[in-house]
Amino acid sequence: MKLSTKGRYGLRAVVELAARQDEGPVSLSSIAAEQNVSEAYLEQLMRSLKNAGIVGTARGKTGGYLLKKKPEELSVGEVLRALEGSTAIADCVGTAEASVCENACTCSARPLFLTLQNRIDAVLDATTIRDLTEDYMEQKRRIEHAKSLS
Amino acid sequence: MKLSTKGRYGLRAVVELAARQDEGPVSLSSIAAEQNVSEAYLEQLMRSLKNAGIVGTARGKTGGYLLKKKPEELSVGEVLRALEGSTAIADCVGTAEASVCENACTCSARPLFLTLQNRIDAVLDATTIRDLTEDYMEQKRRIEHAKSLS
DNA sequence: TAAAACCCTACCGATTTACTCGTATTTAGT
DNA sequence: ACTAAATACGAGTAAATCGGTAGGGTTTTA
Repeated sequence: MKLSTKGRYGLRAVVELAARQDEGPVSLSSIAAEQNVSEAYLEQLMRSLKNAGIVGTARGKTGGYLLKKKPEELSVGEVLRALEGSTAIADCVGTAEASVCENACTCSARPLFLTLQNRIDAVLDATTIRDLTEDYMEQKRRIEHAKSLS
Repeated sequence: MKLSTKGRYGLRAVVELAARQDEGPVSLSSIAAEQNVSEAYLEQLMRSLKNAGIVGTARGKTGGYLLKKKPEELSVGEVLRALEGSTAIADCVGTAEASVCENACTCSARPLFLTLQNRIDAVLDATTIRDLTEDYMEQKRRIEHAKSLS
């Protein structure tokens, strides 16, 4: 049931973009440095986000990435689905009709999976990037404050 | 975020044991046949369940497995944790203190992961094996009924 | 026009998944 | 006592996935 690094890194990158929204395009290298992640790997994740229409890009010398949606209108679920492909806990409760297992109609666990999936999606779709960003910036401020005291 | 076959197969096996509780020890082969799963593989899963104290075993010729707990007192969460090791969505919100990532205190996603994990566990711990078993037997009856009509 | 960005595809080592196999042990019935 | 049927246990393994790297582009703009 674990989230992969794609989900974790990508989500944090989106939050960082949200936190730096008024800077104009944010370069890959600066995000990678802040998050302590390989630039080449993060670039792949940003591409997924771009293809999903979540981030936009500005090319050229002073280019970079920027959020295409308002943080308060972008749900965590949307971001994770773009990064991981799906948030489904089992194939038989995913959106893709293709991969329904043949035992579906007698599977004792399927009702469980369905309700579980619904609850998970409810949380993911109710939480927005703005929510995360606020927590993040709050935390950053606290750390800066603690440093200035020492 | 997907559940592995361990979780899925094992959970279904437990439900089957619950449904056949008054039969005495249920042999591995009969469970495997019903679930259409490899016997050797399922045996490993049963071992995990046994080590967790969820099922008991009777050895010898008429031996087999049986539920050690009442279905209404056995939560899905307990079963899944025995099978998968953990239901944690990320290492930093797992029970093991060991594997906390070093960025934990600045990670923008950690508050999300914590609430998400709580909600998931709430569902898993609130749902009992008895709940699943009832659905399962209901479904079985419907299928038998449909067959008898054709 | 060169530097700095984005774009794309292939590959790769390590780990995990999803099993299999062989052997040992236990026990009910004959 | 013997045997057939069942669990017990540990090792091994092929395939898939994860978590990246590498290195080639193309496009834009200071």
